[in-house]
Amino acid sequence: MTRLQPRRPTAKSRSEDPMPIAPTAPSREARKQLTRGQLMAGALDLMGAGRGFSSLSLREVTRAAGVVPASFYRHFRDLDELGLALVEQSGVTLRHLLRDVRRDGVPLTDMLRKSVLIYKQHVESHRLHFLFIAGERGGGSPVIRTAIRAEESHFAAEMVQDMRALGLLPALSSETLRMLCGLVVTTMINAATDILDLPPKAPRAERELVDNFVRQLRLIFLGAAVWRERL
Amino acid sequence: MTRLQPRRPTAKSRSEDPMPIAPTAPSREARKQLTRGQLMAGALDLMGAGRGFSSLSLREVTRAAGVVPASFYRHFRDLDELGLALVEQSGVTLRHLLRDVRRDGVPLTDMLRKSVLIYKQHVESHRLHFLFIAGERGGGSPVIRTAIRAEESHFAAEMVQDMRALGLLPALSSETLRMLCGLVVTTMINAATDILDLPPKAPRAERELVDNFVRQLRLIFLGAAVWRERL
DNA sequence: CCGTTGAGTGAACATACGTTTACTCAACAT
DNA sequence: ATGTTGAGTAAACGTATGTTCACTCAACGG
Repeated sequence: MTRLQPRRPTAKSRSEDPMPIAPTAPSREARKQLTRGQLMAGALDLMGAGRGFSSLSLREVTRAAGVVPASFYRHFRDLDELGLALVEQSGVTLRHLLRDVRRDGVPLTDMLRKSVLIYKQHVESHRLHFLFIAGERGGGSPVIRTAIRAEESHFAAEMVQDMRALGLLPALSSETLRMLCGLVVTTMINAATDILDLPPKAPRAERELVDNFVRQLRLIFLGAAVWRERL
Repeated sequence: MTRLQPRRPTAKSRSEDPMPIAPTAPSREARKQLTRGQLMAGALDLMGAGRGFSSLSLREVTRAAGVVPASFYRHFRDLDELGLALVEQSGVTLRHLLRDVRRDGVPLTDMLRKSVLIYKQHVESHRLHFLFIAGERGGGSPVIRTAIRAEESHFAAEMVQDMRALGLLPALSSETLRMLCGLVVTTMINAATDILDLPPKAPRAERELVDNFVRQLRLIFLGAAVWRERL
């Protein structure tokens, strides 16, 4: 079964972009990337159904992707390699969070609560990626865990830069700022698990979760504000 | 293959504790608990080799326990039930930490650093339990994750009581204290993963890890100390 | 236009899996 | 002493797994 039947034996076949409408068949490379994406998406979908990545089998991933098992090897050596690709993809999603926050600018009033709500929205609209990060960052394959920690570390480093650029907490040393952001990141990712576990249509639990999260961050930044380097 | 060959067809068989030396064969129930423990230990051992719990198969768990697959069903309905037993067992280990800290008393000078070192030691001497908690608390089976979160919550609640009993941070409301302890617990468990991932014989990385952990806690408690309820 | 390339196929394999079944035989209650 | 009980066994089952192979046939490059 070919997933995308070719529209025509060969379209015009002369011009590079022959017709704006009724476009040329997708290039070979594009198709390959598409299948690759289907494999990654298939794995994420299975995890979305409450499965750990390390419990997935190659065959069910290919099944979820709508592809025969042997095709898998055209894209990845084994499941770990697929996992690493997912880490990278999730890392991009993670960095988009910072980009969005930068774009919107940080409000001066009720900064924390608003950031938390942005974050919550981000987690919900990329639930599979956050599910993957939060789920595999602690356990499973050491190689994947390590890759996720590296991605986290990268994220924290970017957050340090952003705070410097915004002139937030200028009294803190870079080292301390780094420690602060590390703490904030782990708190965020922990909250992600809570957000993803929220039962649907439970505004009460939702409010409590957000409140708790905001208060934790408030406590942390309060500590940061009174921090003295040589303690 | 019978794991514990009976010492004698039937020992004295009259007295309840017939001989202090050359003791009576273990009771039926005792043997059963022993096998059950071997199954749980087998699963933990496999996880110690860098495997996620959800990736374990029933057969390899029984293999690691030195028992035939069918025996498994005498003890657990399925692997999830075994997992829940592990959560409970790990919860006990977790509570022992508080008990030990209570027994030693909390030092007044360099309180945080000393507590961190006690914790680090505790994690290292119960590495499989902490590996299990840290590994399954985020991902894998939802039922196990939920059970772990409940255990964590219980732990945090006990920590609140202890702080009240010690008169620490008396100005904080119970709600805030609860939030504080929740934050401390997630920070602790996150640190556990780092501790367990420490390469052996790397005192440099070890010191950095401890330092970072201490500074994070210092920041948190600094924030707690200046917290005002109606902010 | 036509030969090469390589993503996706379908079949086959050896192995591992979860679960059930009838069994043994020591500990137990009587 | 004797019959019951139940933890652990050995074997068998149907199914799922990872990996390999020769294949097809559309996009590609000359």
